[in-house]
Amino acid sequence: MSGTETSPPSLSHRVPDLGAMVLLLAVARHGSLGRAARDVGISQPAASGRIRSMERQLGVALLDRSPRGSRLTDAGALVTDWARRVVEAAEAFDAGAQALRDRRDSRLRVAASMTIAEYLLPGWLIALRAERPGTAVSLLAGNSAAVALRLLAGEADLGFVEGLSIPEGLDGTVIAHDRLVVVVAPSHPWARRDQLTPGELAGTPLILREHGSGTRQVLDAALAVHGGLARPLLELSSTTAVKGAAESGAGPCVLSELALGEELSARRLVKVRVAGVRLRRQLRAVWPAGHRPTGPARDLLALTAGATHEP
Amino acid sequence: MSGTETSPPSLSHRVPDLGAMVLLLAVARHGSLGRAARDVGISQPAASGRIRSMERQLGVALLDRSPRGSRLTDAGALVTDWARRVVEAAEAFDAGAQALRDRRDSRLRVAASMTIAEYLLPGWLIALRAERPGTAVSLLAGNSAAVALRLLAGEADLGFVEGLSIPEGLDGTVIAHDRLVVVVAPSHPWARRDQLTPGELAGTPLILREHGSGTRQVLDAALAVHGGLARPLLELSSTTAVKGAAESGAGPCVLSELALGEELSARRLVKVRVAGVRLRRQLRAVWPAGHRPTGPARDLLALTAGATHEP
DNA sequence: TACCGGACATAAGACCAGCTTATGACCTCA
DNA sequence: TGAGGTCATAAGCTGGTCTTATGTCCGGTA
Repeated sequence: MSGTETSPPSLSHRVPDLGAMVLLLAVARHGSLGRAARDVGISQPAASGRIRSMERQLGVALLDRSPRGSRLTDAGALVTDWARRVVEAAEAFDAGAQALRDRRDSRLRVAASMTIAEYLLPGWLIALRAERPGTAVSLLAGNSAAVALRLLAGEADLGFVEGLSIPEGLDGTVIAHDRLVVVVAPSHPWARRDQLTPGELAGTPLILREHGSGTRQVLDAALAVHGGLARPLLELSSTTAVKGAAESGAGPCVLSELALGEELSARRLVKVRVAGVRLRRQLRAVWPAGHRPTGPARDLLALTAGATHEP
Repeated sequence: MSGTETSPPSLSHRVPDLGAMVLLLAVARHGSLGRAARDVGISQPAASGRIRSMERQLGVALLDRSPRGSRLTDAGALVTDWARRVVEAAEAFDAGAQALRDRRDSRLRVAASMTIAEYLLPGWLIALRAERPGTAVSLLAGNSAAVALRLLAGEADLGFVEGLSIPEGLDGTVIAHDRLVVVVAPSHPWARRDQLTPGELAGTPLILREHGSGTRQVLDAALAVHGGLARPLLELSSTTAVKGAAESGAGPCVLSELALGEELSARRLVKVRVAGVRLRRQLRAVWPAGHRPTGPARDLLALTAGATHEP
């Protein structure tokens, strides 16, 4: 039984697949394997076997089966909660992917900056789908200039941008705020500092996105009065690359709070406060000047307005 | 090709499986299908086919293939970011599940309250695994009293509790703060209020967890001077049930900020501020009085200390 | 007491998706 | 021009998951 292990079982082998997790959520909801099976569109024996093999795989009993139905065990409740997070992430993936696909024949064409497309838009799309099922949405991601271009060319109905100003020719409204935070690896000296002075931040080479990103624009403006931003330590092309470099100890970086989830709670990165500097930027919905959104675009706008991240 | 569709394709059919997502992340990291294949332990043709079928499924080109390697397209970068969130959730699932399984022969036995076990612990375990690979952890979830019991009986090495006080016989340290927030469905009248008075909150029947939960303890204490908590509208047994009831418009509820992720950004629930009331609670690591943690328990404690959610 | 119905488990066979190995085509660099 | 890297294609195998058909258990009810 324990001597013929061959390959290092990878994540996807240690974790039940999405279908199994969806099924588990259905069982938790309905209190019965059979009903859950019908809910997800498979037969009762299939559901039974699937949960059973999940229990075998995890080495934990998930259900208390009785002739009157099945209830979660304590461990099962915990597993179900963790599974719910995976399924929610998958739903966001799905919502985003559908918007990327639709391109043609979509009733709502959205253009959004990378940060917004990455972190916020999938959630909005899920909400939109719940309220207005059947609204086909297409998504195009790019920087502020590209978003403006699309809108003015009539190739997009609604745009989302981050940064300090509204691009020429557009009207817009602030839908949320986003805080920028300074983060370092736990081993970095700043990790033990209570807070920094703005001058220190300005004087230290940072890991940054390349020029033209919304993040950098805000940082420049905020530190202008403190001597301006030092020459960057590294200029990378994606948020992920910036995080990676900072985690491996290359130096401090500044990122949107939206981009920092797991890294903070797992303490792979730690926040450093900066005294007296408001590193905050607006996220805006935008549209061609004078053409207030109507139809599906108005629906989406109504959903996003007020989704402010910090009042 | 399009006329024999039969069953409603469920989420798990619309979304690539975990293995494919992990592979995509590897391709993004390595810039080559072949290298990514080796990284995840499959053959190059398998990787090629897998990515290709993912592209077919999503209806989007993910890679720019060249004889010098493969780079993500713009859409591919977005898809990869969304996939990363799914994989991270799966890693948290895995870390938690392993701790549930290990039970015996584990070098570190943790007892934690539900909220902490659900939202925080998996992240800590991932961090611990990164720093001290091979530390087998076992997890037992229960309320504060159960945690105390385990610790005092010598059946757990380290505990985590939420609430106002440290259980009798234990020492502890505050490792984080957690804000409680009042949330309602977007259709609720409070959703349009700028803020509430404490008296209003105290006077309104709320959806709550059953008695004895940490949340309720804090709420009681905070509103004691404002006339005390009204009789609950509903008492439910899980955080999820509370969220569900609030979303369907049953009434306002009070939840840990940790439990509210997607619901807020998708605007299925909205926060309501309460003037002048500090709905905040401490999350503490605890251990038997006089027995400061050593070994693996000390390692985990070091990781969690400072993972404060809001300074 | 006997029966009925709901719930879960088991068994046997069909089916499909993904893997592997072997090979080919293409580009770049020395 | 040949070597070494890239990705794609083809053929065959394997394993997991589904379905249908049935068995077992329990609780309520006449």
